[in-house]
Amino acid sequence: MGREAAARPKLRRGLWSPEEDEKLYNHIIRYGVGCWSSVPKLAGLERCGKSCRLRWINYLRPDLKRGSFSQQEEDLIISLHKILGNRWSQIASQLPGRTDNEIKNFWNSCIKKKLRQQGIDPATHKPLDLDDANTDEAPRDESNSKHLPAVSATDDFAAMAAGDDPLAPPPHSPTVSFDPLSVVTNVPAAMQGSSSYGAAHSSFRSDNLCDYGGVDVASSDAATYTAGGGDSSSHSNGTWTCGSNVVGSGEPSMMAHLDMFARDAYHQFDPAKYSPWQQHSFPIRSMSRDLPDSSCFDLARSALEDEFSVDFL
DNA sequence: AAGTTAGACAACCGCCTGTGT
DNA sequence: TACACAGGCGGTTGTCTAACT
Repeated sequence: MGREAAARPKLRRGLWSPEEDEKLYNHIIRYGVGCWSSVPKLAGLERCGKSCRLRWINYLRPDLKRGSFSQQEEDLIISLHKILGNRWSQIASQLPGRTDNEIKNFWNSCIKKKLRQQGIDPATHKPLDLDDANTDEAPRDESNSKHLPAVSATDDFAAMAAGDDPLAPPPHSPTVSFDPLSVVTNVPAAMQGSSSYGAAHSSFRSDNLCDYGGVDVASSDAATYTAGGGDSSSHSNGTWTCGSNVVGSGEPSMMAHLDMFARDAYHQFDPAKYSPWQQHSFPIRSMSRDLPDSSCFDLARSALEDEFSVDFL
């Protein structure tokens, strides 16, 4: 019995602990994504490779956009679903920072219900028949998904879905939601000391604040952070605010972390040092996710990349 | 205050496909 | 060609939490 157990180590299942996240994140940051089946062993995890892959893709990836879906995203998902059916991965490919799992969950928990309330069959995108309206989920003709016309991967689904001018910039283009912990840990060295970045909604300012579209990240000893978008916010008392909502007040450990992130981001960028699992140290699971209005964190990341000739992760 | 319910999200499962041997 | 393996995908289930009774 013991030998069997040794030959086939029991794999952990269920929710990931912060320690496991740390191990996986460190491993991927250091070695990159390679053979997932070897990752658990190399990273010291008692998980299967598939589980590691899922955890990375759906949660740890630095470019993930968390927080609630915007109305624009919701409309795009509905339009794309009309064209693609339940091809969540293809839909997700048109929404940067969103995962297929996230979109799938959003569809099943929110959009379906909304469409039904509007008298639209979420499966066919056609008006509900009275009969259909009484049935919870009319079994969908799988042809919607399986017999769809082949679409080139290079086609702009977003433009197709919206019926927009194909020459117009895709709706998802440069703006991505800001995850302070993610972006801060991805500030390239080249950005340090740059004087201004107003056009791209972000800047390193002369007053030692890094301004990301309303997010001021202090680099001085004073722990002042704001996230207020247009309507600004108070920060002299060391609170995170979004609009009129205080999101970080009364969380000393959180403020300590933010202080740590901010200083390090400005003075010595080290992506391996601080990473997303540190969010687990304070109650909220992720800044952007728990903010009532994540839109105030929008950041034109591509503009930053162009400016500094770098690629964010 | 305790129990119940519903919603949101995370994770797993099984199948399919591509690739190498 | 057959087989094994890894990765990807969509469906489903499990877990947590807030709202409600």
